[in-house]
Amino acid sequence: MNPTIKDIAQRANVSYATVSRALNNKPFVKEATRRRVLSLAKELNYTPNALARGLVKKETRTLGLIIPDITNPFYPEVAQGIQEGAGDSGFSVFLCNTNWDHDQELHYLNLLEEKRVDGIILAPIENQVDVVEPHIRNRIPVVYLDKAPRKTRNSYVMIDNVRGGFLATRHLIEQGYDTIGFIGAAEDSLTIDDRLKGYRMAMEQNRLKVHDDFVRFGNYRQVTGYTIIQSMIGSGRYPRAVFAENDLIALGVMQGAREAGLKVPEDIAVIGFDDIPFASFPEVQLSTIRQPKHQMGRTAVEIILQQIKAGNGGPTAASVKRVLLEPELVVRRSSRSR
Amino acid sequence: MNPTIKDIAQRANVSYATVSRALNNKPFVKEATRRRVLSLAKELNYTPNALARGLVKKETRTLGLIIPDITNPFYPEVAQGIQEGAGDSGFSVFLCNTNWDHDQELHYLNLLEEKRVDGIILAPIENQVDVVEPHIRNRIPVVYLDKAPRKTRNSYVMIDNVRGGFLATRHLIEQGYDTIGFIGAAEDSLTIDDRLKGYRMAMEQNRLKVHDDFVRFGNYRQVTGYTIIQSMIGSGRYPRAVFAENDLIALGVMQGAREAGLKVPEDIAVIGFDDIPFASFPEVQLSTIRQPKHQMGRTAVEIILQQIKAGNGGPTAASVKRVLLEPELVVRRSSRSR
DNA sequence: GTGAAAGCGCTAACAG
DNA sequence: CTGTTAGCGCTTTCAC
Repeated sequence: MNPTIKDIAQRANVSYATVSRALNNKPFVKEATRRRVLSLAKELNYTPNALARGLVKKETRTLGLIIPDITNPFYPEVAQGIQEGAGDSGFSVFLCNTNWDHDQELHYLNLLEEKRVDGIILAPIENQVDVVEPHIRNRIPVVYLDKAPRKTRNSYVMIDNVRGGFLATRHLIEQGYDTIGFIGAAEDSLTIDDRLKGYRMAMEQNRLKVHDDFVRFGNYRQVTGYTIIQSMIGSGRYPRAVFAENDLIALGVMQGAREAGLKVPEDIAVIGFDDIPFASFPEVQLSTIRQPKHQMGRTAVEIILQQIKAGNGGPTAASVKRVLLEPELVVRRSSRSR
Repeated sequence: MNPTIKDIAQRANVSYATVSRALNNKPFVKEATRRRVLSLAKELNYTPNALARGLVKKETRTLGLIIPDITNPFYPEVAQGIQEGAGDSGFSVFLCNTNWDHDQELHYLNLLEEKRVDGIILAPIENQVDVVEPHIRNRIPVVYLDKAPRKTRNSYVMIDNVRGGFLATRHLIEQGYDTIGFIGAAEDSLTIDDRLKGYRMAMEQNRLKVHDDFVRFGNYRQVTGYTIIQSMIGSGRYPRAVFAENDLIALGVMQGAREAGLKVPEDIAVIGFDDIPFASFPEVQLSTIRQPKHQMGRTAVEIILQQIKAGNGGPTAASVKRVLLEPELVVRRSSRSR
């Protein structure tokens, strides 16, 4: 059995309240007593019980992080930023992976609540309509990451997706491409809506026509880009350039195009979104819109910690923070016309 | 404040023990009472307190997972397997990322102990000498993943690294290469020791000389392969083929070689280890030794759950399981001589 | 400085 | 079937 403060107290001939004080560096403990307790604790191999402590203090110094897909290279970098930021403030992080499954998302939301985490950082699966918020019972502060329900009352950090979509498309236009396609994940996605909006804005500004055939949707994985571009090419009509909603899809597009005998960027240009590590690999050289992933994570932590400190669980006018990070255009070979 | 079973009990006019029974689907509760309790619970938005429950039951149905680097594409896939396996048995997973920092590793080990997780799956940083085991106080079952201290008393799951190193090297030899280099991470690594052993075995069996200059070490990241190969090339003497200890390093080698004007595989062949998703990307086509990452994760969970069920915390002859998974040679363009 | 005692929210005997 | 009671290990008043 694990030793408890009572075991220490007994051996130290003090009450266990004193042991608690000594262990927690509280004032009003004689230095000698403190030392005795500390050495005894070490000797007995004492490890405090976070459950018991959490129960009485009503805080666990733990954050929950829910992400949809840990194998998408975008998230690990964000998660790293979060863990670092949390660690700096003595918080640890419960990482939950939903695998794009909405039930899983709900399940984890619930679980984190049961575990009484002090705050939740949620990178939600798509949801225009907010199915999540009713489940967050306003007891635990939540900050959305990467995307957020359209009119949420909670805090969020994400990239300016309209701007990102605009930058990507304008860049392709400036390179001289005039038929530009868009390939995204789920059609009802907030993120994609915005990126698409940016795309349309840029097209419109330059009086370019958006061909509905060239605006297509699938899921978040590489295979989406691969199949869609191949079907376009197979049909004989395909755009001269493609703006893919994320780098994984963009890589799929490159792969599909190349297998169909097209050259990138000579026959078809491609730009992605995220700037995952492999986009910069010399034989990939994928142009993209960079997201400050690490910073996104750290910002999310800052916000949530602030909200935790403010107490009062649910979002209040004072504590809610909405942060839009700036996207950055990164031009590589996949979209350079010369 | 969160409602508790007492709040429910009061409203339902039963004792709170009855509420507990009803909520936990224990027998001997009148169906009507149970229904009343359940509906009240929903109405009050009751969420059980896992801390309180854990405190009395002395189990948290939570696993801890410690990995060195979440941004290395190898780990997310393993982690996914673990989460799935755990989820199937109603366990959740605390994912901790040490960032190759030994102090972090110790810190998390401690933290997980404080949180009273039921078991720990540990993909340790390198350590010949076992600095970790003294910290695992034999109260919580541990299973090592990916690598394990040489003569640990605990369970582990990993790949047969000697075999993997052998397969990789033999393949290069069969392709006709005779000067073959090895680039690995930390020199005192168990994993690398074994892969290197396999490499030496294959070389020896074929009466090939191992040039010490061609056996070099760095860290686990891409940059290692990049710098080492460039320095070799710069010095004028470099091997005709390289066996890199992991895919990331191998990618660095490809990159470095290409930037130095060499063609892969025509001028220099490369094979990696792991089979991360990007190894199969058409413009990468990296040959490699595949690790069954998902299965590795699931196996680790199976073992740990078994050990948890067996109780008795520390490793016992009966519960300890050592599993060596089979590596698989995957030949792609980067190592094909014709 | 230190001890005694209450209580965090829940489970698990033990009675009835 | 249900209530009573005793903790789980810890923090936190309130006395002394």
